[in-house]
Amino acid sequence: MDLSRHRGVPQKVTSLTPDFRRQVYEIVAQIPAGRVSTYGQIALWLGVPQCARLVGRVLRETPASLKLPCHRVVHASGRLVAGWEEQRALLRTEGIDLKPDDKGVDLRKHLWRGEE
DNA sequence: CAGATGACCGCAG
DNA sequence: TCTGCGGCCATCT
Repeated sequence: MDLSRHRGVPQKVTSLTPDFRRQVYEIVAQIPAGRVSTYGQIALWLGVPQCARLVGRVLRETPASLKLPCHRVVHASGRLVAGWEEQRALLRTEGIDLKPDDKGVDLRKHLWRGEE
């Protein structure tokens, strides 16, 4: 039984409104070079922990013209996004040491925790 | 309206 | 450590 949905809270947690996108952009824009964040972490900061997938969608559809460091967002495991070749190169130029093979970054070392 | 999809996540095995 | 599976939720077919 999942009681969490029976609490008067709205079932629709969020939607891809321009406002929601802006909030995602704001957070991503704050990630300092040399550090990374995760999709789930961003969803958490927005108050919608279950919507990590939506954060991923927003970032994927982000116009390049905004010049956001969306490559600094990785999976909760620290691994990079499968199929996104650019990400590896970009992170490397920012001084982030990537583990061998397809391993990602060391989150204990590079995860951005909010303060610069 | 039912099923599939996705730049995800956490937990077994 | 790695894989698979189920859960998640807004959109798309």
